[in-house]
Amino acid sequence: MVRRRIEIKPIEDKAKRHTTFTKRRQGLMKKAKAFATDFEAEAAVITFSKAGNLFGLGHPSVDSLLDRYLAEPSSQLATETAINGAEKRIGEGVESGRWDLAVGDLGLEELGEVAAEVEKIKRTVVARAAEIAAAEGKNSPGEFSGAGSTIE
Amino acid sequence: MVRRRIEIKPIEDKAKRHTTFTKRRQGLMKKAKAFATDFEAEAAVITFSKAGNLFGLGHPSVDSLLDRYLAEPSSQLATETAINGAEKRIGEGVESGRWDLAVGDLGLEELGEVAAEVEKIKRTVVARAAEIAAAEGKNSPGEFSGAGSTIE
DNA sequence: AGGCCTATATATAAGGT
DNA sequence: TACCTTATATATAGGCC
Repeated sequence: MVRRRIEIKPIEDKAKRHTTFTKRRQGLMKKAKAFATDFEAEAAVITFSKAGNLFGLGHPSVDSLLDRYLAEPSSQLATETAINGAEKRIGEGVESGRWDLAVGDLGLEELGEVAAEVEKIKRTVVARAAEIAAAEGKNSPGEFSGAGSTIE
Repeated sequence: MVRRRIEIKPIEDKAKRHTTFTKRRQGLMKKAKAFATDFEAEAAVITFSKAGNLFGLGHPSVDSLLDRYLAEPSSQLATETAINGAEKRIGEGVESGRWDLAVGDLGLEELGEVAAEVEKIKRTVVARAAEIAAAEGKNSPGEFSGAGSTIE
């Protein structure tokens, strides 16, 4: 967006590309944070570079935003690929007896594993819901807004 | 940021505030999308207004980004509030026998309820993990970057 | 890599229609 | 309400350290 009247070129390459990537990423995060603070709102940005690196910013934190997002009705129209043996997986999860372990006795790593497994089950359920929703003609746009209250 | 040399005032009010909120939100989303396309990356933005309204943008979709994020190790350092009776809730969830219902037989609304309950359990586990992590002196920054590969 | 500079492109606050 | 317009603030590409 700058210093070259024209810059129709898709990209230069290598190091320059990475420098620009970093600058723009920082700019995006900065804007998100300013947006959140200026309006007393919550905002999170997460990005994966082409190489697979993860970057994120959250105000107040990415995880708190995601927890809140996942609790919203709109999160049930997940866009993921269809999954079939949902009931099978859930049955396995219950029968394995993991969930009645006393969570209070688990360490950090173990809790992480449990959370990951529970998340897996939830994703299966959500995917099945998305499947049904898709069959009913609904679709999930890249952009959305969902009412939670009355204003803003 | 404009037309007033100074605008130290926190905010004007009412309709103007909402207009500005909308413009800036759109600007943020636009930037995120441009960022993702320019660098062949994936990016998602989610925001909750003060009133609790949800807005989001994802490229290729918010949900696909979140799924990918949740599979990352860093997602296990959630920042949520501490929760106590984790093991109790999990025990109840299992004993209620809901999870071995055949998911394939459930309708959209029922699936939503199941997903919500599973999510609740996951949040409990994650919160307990956050509690332990906090006790160990770790903290969860608003911003982060996690390696997934070698470049970018 | 990370910081500073500068010219230019974008974003955007107010106000108008 | 939503869409222009315009003046100004930010972001940022490309250099240079």
